Amino acid sequence: MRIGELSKRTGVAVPTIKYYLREGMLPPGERTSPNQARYDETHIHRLRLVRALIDVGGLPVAKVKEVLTTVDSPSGDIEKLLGTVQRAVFPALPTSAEVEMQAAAEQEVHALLDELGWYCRDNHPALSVLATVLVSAQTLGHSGFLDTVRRYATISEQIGVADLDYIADKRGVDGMLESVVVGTILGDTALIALRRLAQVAESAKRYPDRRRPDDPA
Amino acid sequence: MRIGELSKRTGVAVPTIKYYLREGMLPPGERTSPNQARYDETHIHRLRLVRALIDVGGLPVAKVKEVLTTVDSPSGDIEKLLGTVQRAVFPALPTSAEVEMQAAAEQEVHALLDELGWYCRDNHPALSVLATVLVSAQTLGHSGFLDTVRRYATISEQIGVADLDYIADKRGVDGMLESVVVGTILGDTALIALRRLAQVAESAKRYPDRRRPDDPA
DNA sequence: GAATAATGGATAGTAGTGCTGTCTGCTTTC
DNA sequence: GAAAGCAGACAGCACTACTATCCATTATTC
Repeated sequence: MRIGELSKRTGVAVPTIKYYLREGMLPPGERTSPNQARYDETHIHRLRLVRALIDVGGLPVAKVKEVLTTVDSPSGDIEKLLGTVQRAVFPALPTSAEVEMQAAAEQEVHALLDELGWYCRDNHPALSVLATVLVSAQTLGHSGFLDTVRRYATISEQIGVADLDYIADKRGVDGMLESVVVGTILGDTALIALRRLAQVAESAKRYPDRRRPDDPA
Repeated sequence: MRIGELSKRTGVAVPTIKYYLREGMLPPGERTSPNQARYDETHIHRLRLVRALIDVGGLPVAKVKEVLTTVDSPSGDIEKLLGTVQRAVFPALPTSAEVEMQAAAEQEVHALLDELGWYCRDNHPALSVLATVLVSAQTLGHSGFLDTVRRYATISEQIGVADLDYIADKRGVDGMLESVVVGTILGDTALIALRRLAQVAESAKRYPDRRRPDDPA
């Protein structure tokens, strides 16, 4: 098919497709003449993947590029891909200004991981992100938030199991690679949405009559 | 204190503070003369909150404004605040192009909520976001993702409980209001970070020798 | 009390992101 | 052979989140 049909079938404007081609997020079509190209179903799929990562996952274009480059690499190393995808979603850690607090918080995170028996490389970005969150909460006077994070951690264990199950189910390396991407990026959005719904449901359960918690009358 | 000290103590540049004042995210200081103002600890706190929402929570300035407006309103209605905060983090649902698939997915989400016995207003944004995620996964050929979402849902129930516990612990309406904000926004980031760490840990547990899943030799 | 620095307020400018529009010279289709 | 579509290059644009400059005051310091 030509670019017009690609556009119609995906709902992505032609100039946008050209932009993605320029950026290398979409492989070039097969040439039929010096200035004509033909696209196929793989382009449709890729385009949908790009849109999903941008629209649903909220990734910036640069991160999408990064992730797709890794997906396209011939390596079947799940851990490497997992690492790249994981790196892609953290917005270049803002590492809080207070270096001491940050270091202390990272110690706390390490301790938490040890408690749980979680293996983790020292420099995983999620580690410092989590530490930064704790520092933020602390400087805002919400030091009790650490306890909630502890509860989150034990709950997250189940999420990790579900995630790895989802990946392991797939046949073939290609399918697995994409499952890592889809599961991780779309999974984030799904989880956050479910958290919202769970909060509302739990809130309704606790305070049935639109009353606020400290007004039990 | 004057604006320079406010800047020094928070690490936020003076022009940025002025910008936040203009935008109404930071209340004006107390006037000491027609063109001088004095700031206090509440300004420091507010400024830290703003930076936390932007840097750690990843909220755009407009959303921060929305959230803070609600926090500042005298209403003690937790559900209303919860709603506003929840709305703030979803980037104006991109509602997938395929209207039919979207509707079908929303039906599935409704069914899931019924199964779980979750109360939810029909128009909660998280509902359509979740449906959009499912449509995306489906059009990418990952229809099996629905099962993972089901697992996420039961897990999310525990998250909701932890979240409401965190809020209920607070004394006074003001504290509760801020706890909703901090818990929800920083909580999102914390959860995602923990999910990453859990994935790595689970991956390491399953595939100890850096081998990929389909290569058990 | 004069020089220097900082402040509030207004306005303009800037860097980055994610497209979108326009043009030219082909190619395809009718 | 006329109209439409296409590839590729490049310019432009809307939006976001600041940042810089200016000016008339006010504060501080010597």
